[in-house]
Amino acid sequence: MIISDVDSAFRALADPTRRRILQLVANQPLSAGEIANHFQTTRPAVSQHLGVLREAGLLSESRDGSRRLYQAESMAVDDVINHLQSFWSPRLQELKRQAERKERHRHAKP
Amino acid sequence: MIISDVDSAFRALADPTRRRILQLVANQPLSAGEIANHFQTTRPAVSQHLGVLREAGLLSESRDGSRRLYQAESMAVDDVINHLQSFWSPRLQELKRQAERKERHRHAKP
DNA sequence: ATAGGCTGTAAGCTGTTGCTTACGTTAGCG
DNA sequence: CGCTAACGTAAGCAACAGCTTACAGCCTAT
Repeated sequence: MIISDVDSAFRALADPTRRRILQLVANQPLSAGEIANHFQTTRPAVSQHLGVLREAGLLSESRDGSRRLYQAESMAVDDVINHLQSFWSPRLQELKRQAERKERHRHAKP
Repeated sequence: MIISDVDSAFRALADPTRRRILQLVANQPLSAGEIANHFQTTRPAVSQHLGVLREAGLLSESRDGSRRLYQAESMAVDDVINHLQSFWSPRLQELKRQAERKERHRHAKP
């Protein structure tokens, strides 16, 4: 588990702007200014979003001179997806068990 | 796509209490009071959480006399997981493409 | 009909979020 | 050394989220 805590990661992903940012820097690192150019809001607002994503462990930061490059922490996003799946999988296992039980009943008394 | 809109579903899942509620009613329907008994907060607070989950399409409501039974809308949760995966999969595809390109280069000039 | 559960809902409060404007800071360049 | 570009950060504000208390609406049983 890379992400610091699940709640902050979920909250970070709950914002559509932040999800778009994450998509932007999924394949290549981008500077804060380049990221901000993709949005209508001001640069400080984007910078704050970057802070939230970084705080949640979904983003890694590196420096290139006076610029700061951001890139998605892909394994962290995978962690969130995996957590959501394992959070939900007991429900599927239970469904499967119920189906099997019903199947056995059908065989027991036809 | 069952869920009304992705944003509301994400925001609904961002709250840990609501995720626990969703787990509680994943396998069997429960009344609002039974659900509230699992938490320290007051019953109205839980009722509001139920409203958020229902609004997001993650919960279905049925009536049993004076009680109201809630149950997770399993396909809606699956939708969210699938959306997250397809939202993130382009990144994986790109990684794969880069790996293949690198592989071809390795073959081209050894 | 009326009494009593079981519940949603309104009102009000507090903490948080997301935005903007203004300012501080660091790197690179003349 | 200044000067500029590229940033983060503080301050302030409107909107919202989540909680509690108080109240109103059903349904059932008597």
